[in-house]
Amino acid sequence: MSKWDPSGHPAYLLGRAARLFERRAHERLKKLGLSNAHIPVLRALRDGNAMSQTALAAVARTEQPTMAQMLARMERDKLVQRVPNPADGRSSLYSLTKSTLAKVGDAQKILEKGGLELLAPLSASEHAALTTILGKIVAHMDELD
Amino acid sequence: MSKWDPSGHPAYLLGRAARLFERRAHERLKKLGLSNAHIPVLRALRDGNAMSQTALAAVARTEQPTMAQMLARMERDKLVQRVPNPADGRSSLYSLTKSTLAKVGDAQKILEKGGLELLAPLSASEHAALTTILGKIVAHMDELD
DNA sequence: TGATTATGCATAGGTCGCTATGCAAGTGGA
DNA sequence: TCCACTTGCATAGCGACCTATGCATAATCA
Repeated sequence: MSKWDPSGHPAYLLGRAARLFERRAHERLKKLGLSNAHIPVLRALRDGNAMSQTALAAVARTEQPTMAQMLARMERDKLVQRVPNPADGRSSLYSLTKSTLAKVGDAQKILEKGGLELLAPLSASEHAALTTILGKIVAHMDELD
Repeated sequence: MSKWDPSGHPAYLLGRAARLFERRAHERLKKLGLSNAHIPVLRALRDGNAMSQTALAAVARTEQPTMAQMLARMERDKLVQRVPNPADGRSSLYSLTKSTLAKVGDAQKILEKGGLELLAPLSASEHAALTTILGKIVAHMDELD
């Protein structure tokens, strides 16, 4: 039983905490017509930049087809627009629509609120420890690839 | 920029660490014909127990339709079998097939290996801190619902 | 008993992640 | 120049998550 009870193990808690957190953010972003997955795109394009699909996939750390489909949905929903890349006939450059640009500030507030909520039960030293520890874990996992 | 650079924020690192970790486990479980999402079911049924869909959804902390579809796939792939619930004409009781029962040990080894990998870059005190902190976070998020 | 409510499950439809694959456009070397 | 290789994107198909909805069986209560 104890060997199979994962409820106290970091590997279990990590996934559970992440999912709980993401659900809350998702719920709030939905009211803006956005979702968690849009955030890396908003961040990359919030200054009016235009980027290719491949570049966006890289910053979002997803595979290209994942980004392709998401951009297609975002375009369908008028969150982004694309223009042909003048320097490369294969690619398009994506940018945020005006209405999306107008939402960026609200989205940021939602994320900040979520961040505060996440850290609310922690002391200052726990907050620092969490950052350090997760940083080490991410670095280690990246290294294993 | 710094305001929008999330790369050092726990909220970002949490999701990233979780995804990296799950990808590694997924990759290994795949070789057994299993996946991450199966694990709560394996755990619940590993002693030969039989449980209803609703009960399995509860232990896995997913919604009922999510569990319904996963059990359907697992049944299709002969990972589980179902029998009508003699005590309730609406429900079925699911149990692991023999071949799945035989995989449980290997699955556990994979999870243990993943758990060690996750903690590898941490000191003993960091390990303890992570458990404590994630526990607080999960408890807090649960409370917010 | 009969009507209402609650419960267990199935299904539809949507997002988002992945792998595998293929095409079209760009690039480099012979 | 032409062929091979690389790169950007599209598409197909699957898993796993969600909400909304509907149906059939239980359970409850007037």
